[in-house]
Amino acid sequence: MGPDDLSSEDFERLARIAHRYYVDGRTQEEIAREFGQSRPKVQRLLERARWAGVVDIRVASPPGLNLELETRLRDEFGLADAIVAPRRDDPQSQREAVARSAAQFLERRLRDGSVVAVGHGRDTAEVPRFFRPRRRVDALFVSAMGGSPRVDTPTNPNEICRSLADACGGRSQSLYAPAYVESVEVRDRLLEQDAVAHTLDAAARADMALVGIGGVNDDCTMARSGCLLPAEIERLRRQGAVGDVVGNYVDVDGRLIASPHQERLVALSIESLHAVPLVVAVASEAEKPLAILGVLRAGVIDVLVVDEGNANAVLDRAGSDGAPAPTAAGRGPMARRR
Amino acid sequence: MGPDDLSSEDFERLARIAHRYYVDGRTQEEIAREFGQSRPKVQRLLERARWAGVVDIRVASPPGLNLELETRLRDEFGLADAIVAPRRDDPQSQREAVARSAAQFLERRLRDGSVVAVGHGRDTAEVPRFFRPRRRVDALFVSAMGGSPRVDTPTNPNEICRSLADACGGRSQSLYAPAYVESVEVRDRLLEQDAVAHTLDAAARADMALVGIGGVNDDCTMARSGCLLPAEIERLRRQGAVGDVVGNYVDVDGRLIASPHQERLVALSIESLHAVPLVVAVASEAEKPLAILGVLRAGVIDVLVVDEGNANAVLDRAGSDGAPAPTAAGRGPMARRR
DNA sequence: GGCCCGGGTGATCAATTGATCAGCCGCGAG
DNA sequence: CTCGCGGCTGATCAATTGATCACCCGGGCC
Repeated sequence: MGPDDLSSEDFERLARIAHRYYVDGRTQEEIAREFGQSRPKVQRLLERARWAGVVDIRVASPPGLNLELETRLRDEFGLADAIVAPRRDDPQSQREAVARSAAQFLERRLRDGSVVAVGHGRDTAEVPRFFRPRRRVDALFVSAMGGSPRVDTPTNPNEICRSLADACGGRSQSLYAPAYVESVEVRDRLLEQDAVAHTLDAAARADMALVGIGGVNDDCTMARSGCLLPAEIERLRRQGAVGDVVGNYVDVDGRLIASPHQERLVALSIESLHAVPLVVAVASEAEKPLAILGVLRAGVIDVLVVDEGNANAVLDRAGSDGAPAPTAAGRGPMARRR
Repeated sequence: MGPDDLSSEDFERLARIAHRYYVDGRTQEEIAREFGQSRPKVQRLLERARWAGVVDIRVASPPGLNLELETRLRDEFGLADAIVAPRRDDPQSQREAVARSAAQFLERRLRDGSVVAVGHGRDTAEVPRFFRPRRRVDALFVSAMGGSPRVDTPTNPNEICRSLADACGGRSQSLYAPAYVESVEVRDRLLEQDAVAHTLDAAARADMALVGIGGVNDDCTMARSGCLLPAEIERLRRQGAVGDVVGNYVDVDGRLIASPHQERLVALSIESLHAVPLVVAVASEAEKPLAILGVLRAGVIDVLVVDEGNANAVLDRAGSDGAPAPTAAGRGPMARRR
């Protein structure tokens, strides 16, 4: 695979042509004329030169940037984008680093008129602090999930929406409902309310979503905020749940856990989330790789913003079980996919 | 000029975009969409990334290949091509290495119907030994210069033509005249001869020329072959001559030495040589840098095949005196000239 | 010998890229 | 405040590049 299993004659020719192309900047046509070959042939030779490693294209990585890891994540899970935040020592700094990356991503993507559905969670809640667009953006942030019983928890979607809107001069739209209600009946009643229905509808039509990925251990956000009882979490675990997006729990293979609690959820459904063109998920904490893996496999995420540790852990996990996963190796630099 | 005088923010963005383009193989348009920029802007950013060294494209050089040196020669002297043969220890091996390179170049360029004007010299004479085209090529090799008094010297153009023709199954056309005759009158008489005129005419119309670069020291080919007397060489030196192509002597600035001997020369004139579309010059020995420099500056050479030592020496010489010479530095990888 | 297959070839077309240019913005001078 | 200038921006077009495809050639097989 290296340049070594070429005859030295071939090697010289490839090197010569590649040098002419990449260093001297000649066109393939000029080179073809020079070497008495057809242009397509020169193209093939250049391709071969890249493949054989005669040409080496490398991109400098600023310290703390994990571009390679990002590429692997994108390839492995078919993501539109993946952003790996620089490694930090303590969990809070790590969370902030991830949030900063997510905020910068948002800044790049937001346009006047953008509608963003927003989830909950500690990671997501940090995003507004780092969200500082250059100039005013008239975007609308819509709560995609009900809140916790402890009303003004800063990890509530409503709060996050408000902070985001404040930061960019846009507007926010709250969902006046708890995340989980007592029964299906109550939920259906709630969904009939104009205010609730209207907001969920707006969220479903969003251009973009910003969501957290929740875990299932005893101090996950759902538990801490009092949305779900420890017993309910326990039950979810027993059903194979590994994590959630906006309240929708999935198992490690990305299958939705159909369970009583699911019917009591007031939030964007997995299907509705799927319909949002650009779903950005934020995940940081240490115990999350399984949750992240499950949610990724559910196929609703377009962009993952994550810390380095989780990124590696998720890739390890994905590689060991499940599908063999088409690795990106062998695809040389500049090879187009298609 | 390095990646260091960019703000780390810019650096990150450039690295991110460059990575996406060069490693992941996305198109500029996809990247533009991703980063919310116009496509031309992405193009400019990529350009900047290359310029700043964020992207590093390097081409592996097989040992003994001096692609960098070749590029400098091309740039410095406006050559269509330059080939630097691998370094060899003893002069004869060195000469052979150069000849081999020249022969390979010929093989690449020769077509059925090609007409090649051929000069003389020890370097040129080695070329046929390495000239082994894959298959028969119906080319015509025409002597571009008269021979030496010692008739069958293998360094005579006629001999070289014959060997080349033999090697590829082509034809050769001899020039039946000495390189230098006694007087202008004799030369003019000779040029009236059909055989002579016809050959010189054919040489002038050649598609390609293969010539040596001669020096002016006492054992240069012209002297050894008896074409010129030591006294004549001495006189040329005094007139500033540093070397010759097919008998036309030039000074270090590339100016033709107008001298009595010039009128007694039976060979392609500098002007006729100039008219040949592709003039390939071969030069190897150790004392030749000045000769090569002078001939290059005469502007008749399109392709130079040379050993590493002479290549370096010529570039040193050219850099120190004469024009400041536009260096290729600063031109990053993949920058198109134009 | 005739036939078929795989790999390589160059003609051709579509996609991507590079270059140009008019317009716009911000800034400093007048 | 107005003007003019330099630099940046994205629309647009031309050049280059990548992909496809029909074809050909050589080698094994029948």
